[in-house]
Amino acid sequence: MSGATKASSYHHGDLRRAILDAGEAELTERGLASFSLRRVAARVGVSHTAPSHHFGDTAGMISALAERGFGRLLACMEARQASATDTPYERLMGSGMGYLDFAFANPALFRLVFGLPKGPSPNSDLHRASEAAFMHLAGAVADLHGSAPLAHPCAQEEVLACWTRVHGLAELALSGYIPLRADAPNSPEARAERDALFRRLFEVHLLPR
Amino acid sequence: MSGATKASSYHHGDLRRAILDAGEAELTERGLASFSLRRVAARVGVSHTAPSHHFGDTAGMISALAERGFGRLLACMEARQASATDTPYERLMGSGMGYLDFAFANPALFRLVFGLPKGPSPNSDLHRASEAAFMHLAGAVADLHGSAPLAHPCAQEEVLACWTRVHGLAELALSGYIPLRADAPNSPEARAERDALFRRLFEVHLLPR
DNA sequence: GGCAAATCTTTCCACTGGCAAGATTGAGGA
DNA sequence: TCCTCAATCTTGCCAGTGGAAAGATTTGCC
Repeated sequence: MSGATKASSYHHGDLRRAILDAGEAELTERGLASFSLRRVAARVGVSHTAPSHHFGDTAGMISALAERGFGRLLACMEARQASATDTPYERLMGSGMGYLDFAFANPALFRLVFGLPKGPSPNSDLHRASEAAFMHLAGAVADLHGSAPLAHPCAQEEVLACWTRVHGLAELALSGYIPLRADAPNSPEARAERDALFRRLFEVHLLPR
Repeated sequence: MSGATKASSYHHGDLRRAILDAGEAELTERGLASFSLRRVAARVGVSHTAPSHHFGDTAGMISALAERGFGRLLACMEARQASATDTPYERLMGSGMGYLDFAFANPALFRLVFGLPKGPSPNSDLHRASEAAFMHLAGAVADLHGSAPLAHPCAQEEVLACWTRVHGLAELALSGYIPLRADAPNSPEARAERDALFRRLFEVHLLPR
């Protein structure tokens, strides 16, 4: 009947997923600094070396969490983009606000995701996950001109401009350097406030000279 | 004669500074993830509990390193601003490039500095150090209009716009998501390349609709 | 039924941070 | 001059952590 729950101690059934869930919970509750494989294992109810069988070592588990994080980031961007007015610019704004949604909903995971170096190996799952999120943003920018993503180098730099702006806002806000309500960051009021700030900051244009 | 060097094992003379130097070196060599108070102490040649007397605990030492980091950040911005053409916009660009200089010269320290929450206590040295760096940037933006820093709320948001842009670029570049040469980040070529990219990204303006 | 592989546990070791108690040194007062 | 006291640093200790090695248990497959 149930496909994943087992009562016996051995062969948990879906331990990898359970460990990742527990790791994510530990991350939000205790932060990355005091992240502990042993506590994650204890949370699931397995021995402290069980995670290493699935993820190799701590770095492997962190990497798996980051891959999941990229997936959540992409989901947040898509969700917010889908509920946006159907103009290219509004869809781009929606993606950016989804980016912020993810950052504020799980600051520790956000920091973990972008704290990891991208690395040169394009074969890893982590690399693919980050690429998917990047391509979503690139597509949103390309739609502004109605062209294919990254068609000409100018468009590529527009993507970078959008990305750096929303990312910088997220990072600085999470550190407390942006005057945004930190309590209940998922409340509609907090979201509306940061959405409005994002729009304004995004459009600021300081001309040379 | 010499004011800080002592040969005896006890009473190092300037242990606090020596430990901070060693901590910074450890940070650049091994990164924040594998930062160890014991290794820092061993590097200086003192017992592993000597740092705790000066900094309380690990968090205290990290905080002291961050305070130092803000000082270095401010110095980088001032240095680059001083060597800029004497127009308000070029001076602002200079500050931004100094920001990037600092980030690329010591990525781990940069991440440590902005990874710490700002915290609500305005009395700490860390808070003052961050405020000084922020006020430098605010001044550079205010000079664009010839008004006092943060005179009107619009100016304050311009400061935030500049900050988030340069910060986002630094963060994403350090993670490897921006196509910039990662080897020899202090070379003139690498600096010129990222300076140019910073200018272009800073001025990108995507209009609504 | 039986064998091989996958999965998880137990045991052990080196390393880490912090506490408590003690040793050493320098400064200031009788 | 000597003596006390505070500041500084060390030693010894303990709980917690990650990882390696070897063993126990279960599943899948023939």
